[in-house]
Amino acid sequence: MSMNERYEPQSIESRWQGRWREAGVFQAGRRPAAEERYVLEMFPYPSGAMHMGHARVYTIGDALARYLRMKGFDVLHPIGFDALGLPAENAAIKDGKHPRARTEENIVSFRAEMKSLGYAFDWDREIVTADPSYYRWNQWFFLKMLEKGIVYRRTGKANWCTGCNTVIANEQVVDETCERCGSKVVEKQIPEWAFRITAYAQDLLDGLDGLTEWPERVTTMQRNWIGKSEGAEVDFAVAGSERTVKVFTTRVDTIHGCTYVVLAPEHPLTAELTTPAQRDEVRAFVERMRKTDAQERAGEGAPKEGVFTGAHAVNPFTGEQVPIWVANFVLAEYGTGAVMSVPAHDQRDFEFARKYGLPIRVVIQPAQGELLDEARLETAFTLDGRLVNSGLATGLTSAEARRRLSAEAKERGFGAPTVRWHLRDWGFSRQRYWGTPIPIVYCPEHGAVPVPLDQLPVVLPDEAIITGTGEPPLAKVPSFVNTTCPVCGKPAKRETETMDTFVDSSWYYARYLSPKDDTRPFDPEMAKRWLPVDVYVGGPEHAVMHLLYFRFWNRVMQQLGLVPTAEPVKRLVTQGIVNGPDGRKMSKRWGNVVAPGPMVDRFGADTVRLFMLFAAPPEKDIDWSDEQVEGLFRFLARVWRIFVAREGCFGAPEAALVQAGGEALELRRKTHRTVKRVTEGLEGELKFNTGIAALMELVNALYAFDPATEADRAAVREALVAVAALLAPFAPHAAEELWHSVLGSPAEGRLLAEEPWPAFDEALCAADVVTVAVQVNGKLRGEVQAPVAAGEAEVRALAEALDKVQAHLAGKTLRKVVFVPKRLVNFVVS
RNA sequence: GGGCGGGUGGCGGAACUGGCAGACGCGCUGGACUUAGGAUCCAGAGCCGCAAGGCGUGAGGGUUCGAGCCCCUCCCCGCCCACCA
Repeated sequence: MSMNERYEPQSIESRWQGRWREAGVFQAGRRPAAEERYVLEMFPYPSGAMHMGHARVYTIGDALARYLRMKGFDVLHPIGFDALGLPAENAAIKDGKHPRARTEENIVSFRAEMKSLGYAFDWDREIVTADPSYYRWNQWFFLKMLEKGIVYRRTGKANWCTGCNTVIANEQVVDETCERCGSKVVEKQIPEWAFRITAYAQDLLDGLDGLTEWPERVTTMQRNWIGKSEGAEVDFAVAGSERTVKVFTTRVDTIHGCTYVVLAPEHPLTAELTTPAQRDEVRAFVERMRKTDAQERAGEGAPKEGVFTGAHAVNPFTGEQVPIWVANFVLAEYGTGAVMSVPAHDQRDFEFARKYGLPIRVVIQPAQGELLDEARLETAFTLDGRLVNSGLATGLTSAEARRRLSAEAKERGFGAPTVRWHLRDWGFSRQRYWGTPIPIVYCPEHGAVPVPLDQLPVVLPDEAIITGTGEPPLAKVPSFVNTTCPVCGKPAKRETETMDTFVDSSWYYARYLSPKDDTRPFDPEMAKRWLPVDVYVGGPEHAVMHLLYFRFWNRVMQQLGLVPTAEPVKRLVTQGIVNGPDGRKMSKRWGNVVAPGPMVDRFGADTVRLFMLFAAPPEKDIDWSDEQVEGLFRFLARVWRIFVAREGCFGAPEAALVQAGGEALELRRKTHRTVKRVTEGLEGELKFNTGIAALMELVNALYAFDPATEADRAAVREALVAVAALLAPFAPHAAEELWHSVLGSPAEGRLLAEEPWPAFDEALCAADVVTVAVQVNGKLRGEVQAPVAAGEAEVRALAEALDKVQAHLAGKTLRKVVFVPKRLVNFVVS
């Protein structure tokens, strides 16, 4: 095949995309005998057109998937669409278009763009969560989990988004505002469905230790989010009353230093305990706190404020009476809504005590150093130490005391060791239309009745009136609402709430295993082969929501006997953001949005892909740069031209390689070293950028080498074939074209995408001559070429012969010579 | 306040376990080829200096023959969490 003179991606890319598709190269399961690899990128939420962030994730995953296929694995690399959810519905409210129509349109455009970027997806496995064939299994899981008590109905305080008019999860609330729409979030008493994720808290926490291939910052965030805190609950009797105030503390060892107790303003006992004399003051304070928003009132910057209730609590360990206060810094939602204050050993309590003149008593002394003295205390001593002034516990270490005192509280019936969690159950019902209907029927006689499994799916009707206000839109669709009770057959009404979108994304990776199965969510036999996912690529913004929920869900699926392991994903790769050319987040507001489509039209998919991979390692943010992109286009064109220029080498026989010497041998070394470097960049830490840099160097070396002999030509051919093959994961279209041009008819009918990944010869990678740095007193004074095996004497002789070295050694006394084989020789003089 | 990352030329970024700092690319400069060059190929370049040489990885100190890398003190930037008892 004779090559086109110029690199014109537009003329080759769609052709190869067609060839891959026809050959079914990217179908999983084609190599049943081979070891399997599952590469997954977070599926997109098609709320608009595809953007650069998407292009980056899929390019990273695709490079890996393509590489693994060439390494001989049977690779599963699927794609689908996370189609249900609030953004699509909100957009519908804005412009009146039905969410289904909008979503379908967006999916069509996503598919086209993804195909034009040449991603090696197994399109036969595509899923769309808005299809009843998908969400019926959400309903199936709901019913299974209801049966097992993992799903339950609760009434409680919920986060109500005033913009979306629905309940949203704790994780979706950021600074009192909705993470999705930015509107204010208020608390509302509301009945809702919830997943008992807290029952898995310990297991989810323990599981993190095994996730050694996850970025530490993600596991740390999950650890914090789960927020285990071990301590004790202790009951303080209220003096002159039947009531007790239960406090939670992680520092029960300091309890003998408790000099007051503080309630949250919302604490149920606040009003009751307040003495008549204090009533007006307390009531005014509580009222004022209720009116100030939570951030302002309890944010860290807020001043600590409180009032005395007039009541006293009895420390059960000492019998001592201490005053009960109400203060803004105690949170009703955390712990028991009441704390015992130990000003000597808690900074917050210390500041409060100082402000209101409450006593401070030291009960812990540091293990080493100066003893603390109440009168001179500048700040609380919050570390562990040894107990003093603590009755029978005096002399114990903090750790011993915590164990001893909480056990004692339990024995004597006024407390117990306790564990508190930050993690809350996952309330997942939404008063919205565009979600999975919750398969429950309300019967006047039988109450909430689960829809029988064989009646699934409960299909989402098309004709809902979506207003975004008031009650759930489904409640206004009589044909949906009115049904019969599965138990008694009498008229009944359907649940009109829908499920949170995070339900859809909690198990989709498993649905890809048998996406068309209509008898079960997926085939457990396939799960045994393919799960857990080997590599999962996506944005770090999902660290505590999606990535926690799906770990929870996978555990439930394991208990149901559907998947083999507790953890869904072995290795997590979190990729950085693609910013605008100005370094700011791409946004219409800044007018710095660059869309992938037009860039593919202009430069071709290969250039766009190469840019994504070359700009920085995957986890770093990158700025879009037209100049850099053009540079990568030039690189591909330069690769193209060297192939054209060396067409004469295409037929050189491999047998001639053994005769390669001199520069030809150097080229061969460069080739093999490049294969090694690119391979290493794809294994372990993903360093596509340095791998591509290595390829660029090899191309530069090809330009610098003018072949004269048959052996020279053979060395050039070897390098050209390597360049094409190494380019395959990154710029797959150009790679195919170049590879076929070199190989000609023997490669007819074959595809580089399925060819074995090139091997390298270690012997050729190793250098025979090395450059050794020559230093005098640690300063570089020259360098010498020496055989790899050269010993100290030989290298030293070469080094001493250098003029500059002589100059610096002259007149000095040689103290010592440091010799590092293959690296340097250092003369230490004085 | 806590946790996790970072700070290297004009820019993006390289640098294995302490061993030639600045690979590769962008931008820049010069040359060749050209009617032309914003194409291409070749060459140059950390900074100061004509040179010899000196100085250089956020700041300051230390260990070492030798530090971007290790230790100490500190500054700055990003992300996440945050009166969590």
